[in-house]
Amino acid sequence: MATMADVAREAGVSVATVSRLLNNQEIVSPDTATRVYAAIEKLSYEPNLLARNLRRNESRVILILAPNVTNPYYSHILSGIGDVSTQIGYSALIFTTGDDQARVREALDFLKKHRADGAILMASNVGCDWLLGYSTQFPIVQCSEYDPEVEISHISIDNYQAAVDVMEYLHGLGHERIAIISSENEYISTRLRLKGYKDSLLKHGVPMRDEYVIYASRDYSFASGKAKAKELLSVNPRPTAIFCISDTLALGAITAAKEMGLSVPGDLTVIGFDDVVEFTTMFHPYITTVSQPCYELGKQAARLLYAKMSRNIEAPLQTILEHKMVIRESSAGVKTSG
Amino acid sequence: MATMADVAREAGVSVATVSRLLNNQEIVSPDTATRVYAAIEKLSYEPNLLARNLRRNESRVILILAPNVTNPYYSHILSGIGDVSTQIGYSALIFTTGDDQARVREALDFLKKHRADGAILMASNVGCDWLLGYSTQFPIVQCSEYDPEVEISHISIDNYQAAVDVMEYLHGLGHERIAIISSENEYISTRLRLKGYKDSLLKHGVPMRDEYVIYASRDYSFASGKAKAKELLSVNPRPTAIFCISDTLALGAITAAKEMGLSVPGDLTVIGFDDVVEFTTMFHPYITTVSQPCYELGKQAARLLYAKMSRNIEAPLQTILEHKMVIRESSAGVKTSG
DNA sequence: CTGTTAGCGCGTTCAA
DNA sequence: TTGAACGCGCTAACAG
Repeated sequence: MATMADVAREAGVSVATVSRLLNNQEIVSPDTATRVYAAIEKLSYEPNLLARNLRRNESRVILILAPNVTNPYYSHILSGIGDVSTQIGYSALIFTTGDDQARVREALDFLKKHRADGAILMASNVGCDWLLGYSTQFPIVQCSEYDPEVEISHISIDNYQAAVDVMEYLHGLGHERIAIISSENEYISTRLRLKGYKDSLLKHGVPMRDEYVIYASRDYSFASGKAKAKELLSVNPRPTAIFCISDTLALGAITAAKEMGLSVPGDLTVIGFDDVVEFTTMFHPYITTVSQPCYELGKQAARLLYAKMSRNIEAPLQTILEHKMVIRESSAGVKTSG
Repeated sequence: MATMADVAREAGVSVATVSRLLNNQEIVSPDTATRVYAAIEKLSYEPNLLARNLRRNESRVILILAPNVTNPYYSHILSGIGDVSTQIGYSALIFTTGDDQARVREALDFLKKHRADGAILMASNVGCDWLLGYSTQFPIVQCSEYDPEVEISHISIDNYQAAVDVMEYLHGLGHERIAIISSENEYISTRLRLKGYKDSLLKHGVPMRDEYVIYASRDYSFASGKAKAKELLSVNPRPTAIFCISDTLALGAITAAKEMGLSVPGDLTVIGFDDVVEFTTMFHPYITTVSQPCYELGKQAARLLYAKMSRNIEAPLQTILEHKMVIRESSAGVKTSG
């Protein structure tokens, strides 16, 4: 572990010269430069980031908070964040929080301890005002979920419009008995998708039935999607379409339908959300869903954070990325009932 | 951002006293202790890890190298590593390397730069002697993949035995025309599974047919599994069972069989490997497979690394975790041909 | 173009 | 039991 002083001694210069050569591209005479590089090579010197960071008062680390890392929805976002961060010279420190707000706080305290320079939060619940205590002091960006009442930079898709798109599509297919499997979580996306569902029904003059609105587990589990779909399919009259606010739920719904002897999309149309390839196109029927640009969300979140960390760049409060409905095999026109 | 000096001033003591109180449980008189704690509270002081780490010459970070973070096999391991590392007071810095050895080197140089204290490597190819240059200087652990010729601590399952188990099971079911979808990658696991396949055939006196051994893409892609399975199913005589060395490949094989009008397991038995829930039990037929304890592999890898980082603890060169065959729906006895 | 010097905030001798 | 003082390795003035 050679130190900068060693290199300086070896090259017969001062540490300042070595430092200058390595950091600022300030003018260093060509021949001293080569002497220094030779010394670096000879001693196989590597700068000690511990010291550099202390001196510069930065960690070059960005903190990523996600409920878990195994859900493909998150892992694809993480992938985008990771790629951009290494590209801009930062390391991504991933911290899994489950549903535990205390763990989020704990992780964010890394900012105070100078272990990280900024943070990207996923899965913030509505009502996260307490985050302001951090976001006013440190660069923070929220990805996918946020609270419209709380002024923290965030990036997401237009969840309301996406839900409306789904409903318009279903309406165009002739469906009127449309159910929704929402979730009991507190995400803004969940609220907006449900609102889009209700508003669309209203717009088309279709009365809303409470039995058609059902809430799955907060993490959109497959099992819960399946169970809730069975409940929906037992309602009389049975819905002809189920709008699931996540692909795993849709998968559960399709499985439920099959087990009840219903064919998808013959007897039932199922729509998903997110378009996580692992779930939507691995089996037939391929799922009709709303595609979220997860990887891109991650990339942009990292860029946004980078802008906030570099004080001179302006960072927008809200960034909306395009979603896209992807029509596949789990949806069809309503059967002219027999 | 109060500093330790601020706290000392506020409490009317020296920085040394504050430091002692925070780190060593050296004797500090009860009343000065309370005064210091009060000052810490009042100034909401948080120790600056940048400074502490420099002084202690450690980063409290462990480096995780994985090809990607979206493959559930890796993400479950990451999950285990992450849980243990936070538990032992370390942060997990995840670095995705794709298939690029250069990126691995680049990442490992973080050790030299003191950005990380140790590293866990996944997906090392056979022939990774060059790693010794790092492993002799720094604590390094390999997870799942390793090179038996290269002395670096590693953790994995017994891939050879697992393959033998699969073959014994298949043999017990009456299968003789058994094909294997291996991979063209350079992993020790791939080699051992193939060896287990061949040795079992030999043991049971079943002649090996080269047409029954086929190599999918290095990353076990679904598409490649499907394509390779179609090739296998066109061989005459057609195999009655396909042993796939990964669940995604098995998924591809099942899809291929369906598209060719073959039922699984009626006409064809398909066996997977890994038991990644996202793939094995989301659809029927649920896949018969070899279960790897991914989460546990990650946990143990982190513990092993911790042992190596704490110089006093002895760390074994090799740790083998239990695998388990899970019989589900994609396998059945061979049809008494008609 | 280059060297000298002063810290960054903390942990740790050594004295008191 | 406590304080003074040094230094971890590096960057950034400020001189020269």
